[in-house]
Amino acid sequence: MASAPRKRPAAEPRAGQKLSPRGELKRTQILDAAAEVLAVRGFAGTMLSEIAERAGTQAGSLYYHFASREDLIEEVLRRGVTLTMAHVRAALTELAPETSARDRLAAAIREHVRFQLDVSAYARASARSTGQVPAEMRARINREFRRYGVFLDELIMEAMADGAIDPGVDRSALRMLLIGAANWTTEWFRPDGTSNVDEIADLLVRLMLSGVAKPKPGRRLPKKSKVD
Amino acid sequence: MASAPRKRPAAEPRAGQKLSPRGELKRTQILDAAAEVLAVRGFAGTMLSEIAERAGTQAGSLYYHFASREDLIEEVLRRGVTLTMAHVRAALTELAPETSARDRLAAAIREHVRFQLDVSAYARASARSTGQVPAEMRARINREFRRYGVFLDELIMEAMADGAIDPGVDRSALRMLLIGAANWTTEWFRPDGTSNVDEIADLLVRLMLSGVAKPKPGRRLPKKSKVD
DNA sequence: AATTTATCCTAATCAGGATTAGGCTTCAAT
DNA sequence: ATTGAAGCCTAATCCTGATTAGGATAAATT
Repeated sequence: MASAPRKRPAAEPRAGQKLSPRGELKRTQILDAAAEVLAVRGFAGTMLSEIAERAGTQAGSLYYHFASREDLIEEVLRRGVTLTMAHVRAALTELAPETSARDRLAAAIREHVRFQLDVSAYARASARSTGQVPAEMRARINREFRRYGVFLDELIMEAMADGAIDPGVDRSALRMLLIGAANWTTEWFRPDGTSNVDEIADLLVRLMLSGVAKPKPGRRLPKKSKVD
Repeated sequence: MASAPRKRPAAEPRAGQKLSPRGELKRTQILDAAAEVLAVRGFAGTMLSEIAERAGTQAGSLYYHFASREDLIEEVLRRGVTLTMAHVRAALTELAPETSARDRLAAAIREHVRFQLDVSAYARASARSTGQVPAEMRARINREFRRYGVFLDELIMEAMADGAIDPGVDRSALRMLLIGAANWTTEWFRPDGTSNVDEIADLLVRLMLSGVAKPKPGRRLPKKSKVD
């Protein structure tokens, strides 16, 4: 009986450096493939067979790297949030240190949208699929979300303290509306030339900060994005 | 062989008045139940068994009223859009005829959010589930969406013509960001006392029209909602 | 009352996709 | 050149949930 105890518990690569000793490569390919499928099909429509195909392997083989479909998906979604936060954070550190709270918030919004639309299938995946996920997984992922929420909340608070945002508004609602508008872009954005990422990002920034009321002649509007 | 040709093609009640001759009632109960399940579970998680349970019937029995799971769901989602548009439209007709374009748009936004959050599970269902639906169904539902989009677009155009909105902004992107923020509320809104519908609605209106910049002393902000 | 028709139920059947079993290949180290 | 773990494949198996078959039951009609 009992053949070899094959199949590791599908643990993530330790925090350490033991990155791709061989098959970690495929593991990554699988994650990437899953992110793309999730971004397009949503949690429901995502089939292991399609992920496997894109990763150049077989549905059954996925189980060597992940304990279950849910595990795989969870990791993708979690990464989506983590990566987004990391990206935005990194972008902010590159700003001149004297950058105003208002401009920092603006940059954050822009980078969030950009990252999602232009760069990362993981980000798109979690924007689109997180809502459809079973309760327990949802709860676990929410931890990451909350972390990102706190991060944004701080930016908003600083902008308030700085006089850029009316301190009277409900920070939480504001943040959620913002995130909503941003995440929803994945539903309608056309990667072909029809839509323009920067335009969308800038518009969202403008909505948050000055609104789209017809500009009073004297008042400067936030201009074209230029972060790096 | 061939027993009776039972089972109607699950047609909708004709345009006429033949409304609930008996079982149209249950049909409605089923739709209502489906709307609630969809609003919470999303397209993927929605099981006929749960719908049936809520409607006080059996999964198999649903097929007397609908040709398939997809048909049922499609009708719910379609209704979500239709009803929302109808509600918003109705609210606008009740405004004083001299109401400004700006205020009309504001009212529309408020009523959209309100209807979705406070009133209609159908609206919530289509806000949450439309994104996850198979391509063909999607295409059919999109027709309704486009109709609503045009409707909103007109409001925005009028507000532009009226000088309330900067004519320079991309109407389409603006509308999508708006709809996104609104629809996404279904992901985070807490029906318990934690969240406040009116506050959210007003905040979104404000975002669209004046932004959340700290108010210049002289400038009036849109005030508490009061449509009817 | 008898017959028809509309509604609905129960217990299968079916289908499709996740999961698992067990074995085959590398390849690095001995 | 062997050997053993790592990495992967194929072909079942399993499960779940949609769908269907074949009646009940109830209301309406004659």
